[in-house]
Amino acid sequence: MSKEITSRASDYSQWYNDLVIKGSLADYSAVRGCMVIKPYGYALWENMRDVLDRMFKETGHQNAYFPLFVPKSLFEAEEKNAEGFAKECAVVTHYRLKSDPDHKGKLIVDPEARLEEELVVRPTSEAIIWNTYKGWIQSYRDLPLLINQWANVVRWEMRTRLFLRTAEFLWQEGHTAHATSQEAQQETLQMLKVYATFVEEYMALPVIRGVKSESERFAGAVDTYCIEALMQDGKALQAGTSHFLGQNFAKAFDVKFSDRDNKLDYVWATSWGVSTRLIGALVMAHSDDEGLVLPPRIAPLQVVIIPIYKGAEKKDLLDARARDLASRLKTAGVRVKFDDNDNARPGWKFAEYELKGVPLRLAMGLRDLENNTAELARRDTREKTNVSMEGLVERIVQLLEEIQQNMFNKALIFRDEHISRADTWSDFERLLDEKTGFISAHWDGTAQTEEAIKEKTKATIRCIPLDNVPEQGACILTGKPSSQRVLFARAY
RNA sequence: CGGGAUGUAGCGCAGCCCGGUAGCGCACUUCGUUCGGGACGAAGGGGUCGCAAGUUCGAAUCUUGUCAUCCCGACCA
Repeated sequence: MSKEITSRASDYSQWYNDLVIKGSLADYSAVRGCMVIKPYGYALWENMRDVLDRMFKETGHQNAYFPLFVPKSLFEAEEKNAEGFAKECAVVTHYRLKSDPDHKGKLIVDPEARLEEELVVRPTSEAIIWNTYKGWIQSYRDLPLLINQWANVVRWEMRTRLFLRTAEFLWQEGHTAHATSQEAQQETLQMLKVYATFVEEYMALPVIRGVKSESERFAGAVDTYCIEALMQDGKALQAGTSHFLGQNFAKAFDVKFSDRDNKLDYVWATSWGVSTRLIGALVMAHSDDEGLVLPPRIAPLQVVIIPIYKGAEKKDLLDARARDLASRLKTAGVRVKFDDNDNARPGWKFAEYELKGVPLRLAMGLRDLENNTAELARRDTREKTNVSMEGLVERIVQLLEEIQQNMFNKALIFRDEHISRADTWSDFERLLDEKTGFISAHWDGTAQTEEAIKEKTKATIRCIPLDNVPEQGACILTGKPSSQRVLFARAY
């Protein structure tokens, strides 16, 4: 009908775009590569943000806000980091427009108003933050410094996709300073764990925790840890990263502290972030050909109640019962909507809320009024059951949890079925093409081999899993000795 | 950034080749009948045809430029 969705089988990319646009998560904008996040999509982000923000605060972090602009001289201070981002930086060069003398009503950049020093629009905030930390840290008593910021960043991407890769996106970036290397490394792993917990328990998406190979490492980091998730098309998606920065930024920005013995040393740093890209992961991991499927814990709307009536007959009774149920659900902490919009037929509403991924739908008609029942439909399994109004609130609360669990289990089974071991190159290529997903294989540890594999297959090393067991073997490509398997996949 | 495609009412499209002042379906408004899986009838409203130049008596239609989106590639923590 009016909101037909492309099926996953016919065109996975188009299916994804259809869900994002027709599910009202986002819209294209007049700016290349930038999207508008619509209220429904933003509500989803707000729910994710609120949970994460609570988790950050529980682990001792405070929020702050740093500027959007970074003077170029600061930006280039940490060389590796600067080089890594240089190609995708937006740069502010002027601070004024003026009327175009040749075209009435048009504006031109005022050539007189060139900035003495160009400003880089932050692709990430290490530079401006470490420049600031220099003034905040003198002694070990100022450490650890545990700060997070919710912000937008800009990376001038050549090819963009809604939520997955846009020129501007929303994220949080944690930036911490510590007195010892060990403490900073603990922080790095702690935040990785926070991310894994959030993604698994709230987004119902199983992740693999691991460490990146050198070529996939964050520019300026000593170690980059990540959580990797698997999408329904068998491609991997990096869902979050946490970096141990060593003393790289402290040295670049001269951030020293006096220890207990009054000896000066550079501080140890971490940074970590997740972005609106998580919404893309959520969509691609759980949804089906009917639309979005959202996990109850972060769904903007958990239950929708749809009345079914004939004329005005007993409509008041029906409304009263629905409103009463809605109010009791709200009291129980459930995000519920009673959709008594008279413009749409029930069938239309059913399809609409399925498209939007609302976990539970409750239909109540005159029959139900007589029988003291309602029709309950699950979005995840598309099961419909007739239920009694007795104890319905408790049943719904319990069912929402069940849906959350079911979604995670389903994704977990899919993910585990898509981790394959390959011991020969032909198996490696075949599994990658035919089975897709993660391929666990030996690698000789060199960037050259990694690059060669990428060129041949488009697969990259997603991570070296943290729970890896050492195992002697031969590199899948070169046959050179290897001490452990790593996970390869084609990725977003 | 290279190759291909698209842009006409909120959405989906026709009209363009062959220039003559814009149409269809859905949605929207009003009224009535309806309502357990995307209702039906009647009467209405809504578009400087992505934007800008140019050709022409006249441009949605032809030419050039530009912007955005999609697909493929290159690129990408």
